[in-house]
Amino acid sequence: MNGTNDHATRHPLLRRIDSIALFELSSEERAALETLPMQVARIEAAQDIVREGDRPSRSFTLLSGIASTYKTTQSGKRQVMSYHVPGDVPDLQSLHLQTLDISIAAISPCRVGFVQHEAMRTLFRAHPRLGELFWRVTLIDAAFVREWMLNTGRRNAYARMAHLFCELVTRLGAVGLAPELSCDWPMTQPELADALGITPVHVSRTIRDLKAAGLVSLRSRRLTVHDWEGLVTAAEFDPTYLHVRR
Amino acid sequence: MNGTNDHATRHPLLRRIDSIALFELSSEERAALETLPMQVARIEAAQDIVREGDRPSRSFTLLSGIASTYKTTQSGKRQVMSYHVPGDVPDLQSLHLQTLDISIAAISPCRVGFVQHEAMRTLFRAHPRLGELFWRVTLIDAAFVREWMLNTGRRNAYARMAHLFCELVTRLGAVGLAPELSCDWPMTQPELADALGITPVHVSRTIRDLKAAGLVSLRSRRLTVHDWEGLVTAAEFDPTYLHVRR
DNA sequence: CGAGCAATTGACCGGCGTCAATGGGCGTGG
DNA sequence: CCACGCCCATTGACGCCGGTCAATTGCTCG
Repeated sequence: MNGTNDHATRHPLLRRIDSIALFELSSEERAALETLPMQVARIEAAQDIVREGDRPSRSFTLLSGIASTYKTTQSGKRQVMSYHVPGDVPDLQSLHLQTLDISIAAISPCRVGFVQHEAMRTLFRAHPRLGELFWRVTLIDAAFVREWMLNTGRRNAYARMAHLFCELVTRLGAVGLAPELSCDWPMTQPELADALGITPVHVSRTIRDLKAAGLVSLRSRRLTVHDWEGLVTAAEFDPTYLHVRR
Repeated sequence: MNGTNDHATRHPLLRRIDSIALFELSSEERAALETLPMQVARIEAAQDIVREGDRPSRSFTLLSGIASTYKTTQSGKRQVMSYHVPGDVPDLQSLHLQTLDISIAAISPCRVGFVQHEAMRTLFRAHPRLGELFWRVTLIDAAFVREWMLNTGRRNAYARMAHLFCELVTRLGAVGLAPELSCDWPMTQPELADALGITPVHVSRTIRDLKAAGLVSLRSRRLTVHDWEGLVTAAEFDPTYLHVRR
């Protein structure tokens, strides 16, 4: 859609928007987006960026690093709903839901760009198509969660793990962060356990099995897929729900 | 907000909108909503209303009955994502996502009201606050799924079942369909199994246990809660995520 | 009244949880 | 630069929640 694929130099908010837009943005729309005031911050690994119960007056886009959305039960059990890659706007929902029902944590050290809700509302009133586009972003994020739920409800640990690998390699690939089917993998096994709805012990066993099957390798925080077709088959992975244009 | 509580006589689309709006709708906005052209249809029990892969040019609101959103794996396993009560707009997402990633089925016989996407887009351009309100609806629906995912990922069958009872009694109560903590319950046990991520056999065992604990009774398609506090405790139920005003 | 599915219950099984012990990587501080 | 501590990772033994299989009963509806 935009001639080059220079994810690094493009404006952060355009990374994802460009990849999901169904029409060509006008130069006015593009300019309006690019001049949104954005406050950049760094978040250390394992720190919460926002917390359940917060009432934010701004949302953020992830500039670099990997983050996770999670909820906890009253008894302290934790479930990761989805992971976020650069370009995502993980708490965009707070634009229209005052109280956050989820927490978002930095998995690796992250850079984030905060944008005031008021600025976004003003932008969307002036450019309705942009508002619809960001609405679309929240709908796609919701589709990720639904697919993830099908995963945890109806597939075993082996297929779930394979599916998570497929999804993240695809999404990181879409923003240029998984060349050669290989990417940084900052999640620890206890964190993966919270995403998959199993225990850390069983995560270890499952990864052992995926390695033994020759599908992936995972060492020193780096994931490499050796057999993409095999992984896709094990996961029953169908990327349609990601709404990524090829 | 609107003096009376007459769910039956109010315009269908206002049922839910009124219950989640954070501001008083102007009479112009109300009138514009009420004159949206709506095509009413009846759907038999166990029929799909829309299917995964469809590219609808309209969305629908549920006028009466109970429906479910579900997805299936390639190997045919089925996972229910959420149930819908009268007033909901279950496939509103199709307004901005062309291809449906989910199917929606009528559990009991349903009446539904179809509204063309073009009519909604026109309405939202003329009344931006209404557009934001419907955006809010999709965000709340997404929050239901997230809570449901915490459920399937991190609670056992007993707590999951209790949580589903709590959620639906609360949501049906909000539209006047669960007086005295009692409501129609058209879902069969095989259907509940697909919602809870367990087998029909285990649904039967779990309901037996909930009855034995004196929390509910469930006979001839009717649910009655006998011990609300006990059910809430068993489920760790916190209705905040429902965004229903008290 | 019969067909077909829902519901129930028992017997048995297996995937994943729990508990525990060991080794490894990394940051901090002496 | 090494020692220590802490958490991640791995593996084995064993237990339990929920799955599987099968038989029986009960509804509901043509």
